[in-house]
Amino acid sequence: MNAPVSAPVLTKNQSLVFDVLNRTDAPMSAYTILDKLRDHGFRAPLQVYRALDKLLEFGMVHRLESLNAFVACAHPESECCGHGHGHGSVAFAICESCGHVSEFHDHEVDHRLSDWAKRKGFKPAKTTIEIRGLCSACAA
Amino acid sequence: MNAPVSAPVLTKNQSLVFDVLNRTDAPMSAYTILDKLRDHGFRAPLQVYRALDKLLEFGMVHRLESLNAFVACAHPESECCGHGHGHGSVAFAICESCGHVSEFHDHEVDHRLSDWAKRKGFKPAKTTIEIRGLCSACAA
DNA sequence: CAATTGATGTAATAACATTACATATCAAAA
DNA sequence: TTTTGATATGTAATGTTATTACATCAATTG
Repeated sequence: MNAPVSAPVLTKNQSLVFDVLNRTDAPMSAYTILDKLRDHGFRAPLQVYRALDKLLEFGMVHRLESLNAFVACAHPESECCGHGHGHGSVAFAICESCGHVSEFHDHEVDHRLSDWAKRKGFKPAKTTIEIRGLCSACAA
Repeated sequence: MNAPVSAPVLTKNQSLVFDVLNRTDAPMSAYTILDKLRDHGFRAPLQVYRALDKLLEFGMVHRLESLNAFVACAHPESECCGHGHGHGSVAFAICESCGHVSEFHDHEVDHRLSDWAKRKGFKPAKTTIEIRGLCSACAA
């Protein structure tokens, strides 16, 4: 194991964006975040996107590709798998009714996908796994 | 086995859009398709999006969420698994260098994901699995 | 023939994201 | 301490992706 990747120091804008995401359970678009931060001086999308880029890089935030939206990482500390470095990818279950997102990890899924990649000589950089549907509450 | 889902009859616009996608290996954005079809009378994005909606519904085309782009389905006939009905989901490996997309299926991955869903009472509607990275040719 | 349904055409607008350029902040090197 | 370099920030403009709204057309069917 290398450097334990202690929590990075966030800049003002990064903190503001992260706090907004961290205070809600549902994913948020960059423009929604922007609107939430107008009172704090945000005027342009780029301020949000720049902060998000860093937070993604730090592994503190995930992008949901099928939604063009962002969520705070749900396993903030601890947890087994190195996340944010391309291996140990994360899966999401997204409720299309209430918007709730569950983040989970399945080692076997990872294994099968990286196995396929190895056989094909494909070098994975980032893996997206998103299940859209209805959460148990909304399905009832 | 139920009705063998014979190839649906496509309208003029649907055929045009499908042909464009089917003639190339790399994914294409809706606007790129639009440009390719200007000569055939296409003038507005909606003409493309409407055709794509149907083709997606027919399972003849896939949307790559991480790219906001579309590809023709790579296992056009035959193949074991019913595709396009939510189960038997498909995975994609997308080369970020050459744009090539490989479509594949892993039964075990499906199983693990639907298993997780079952345990959580989550009702999956559509599953997205996309690996971005470098294909064997580009990695060399 | 209405009436319904599905496909189409067109314009306008909404939603998401980036480029380009100017300025500011701060820590390390000279 | 001043310079330098790297990172962060502010702002405007633009580019890209997707949808809404409304009108028309064609085929089917009651």
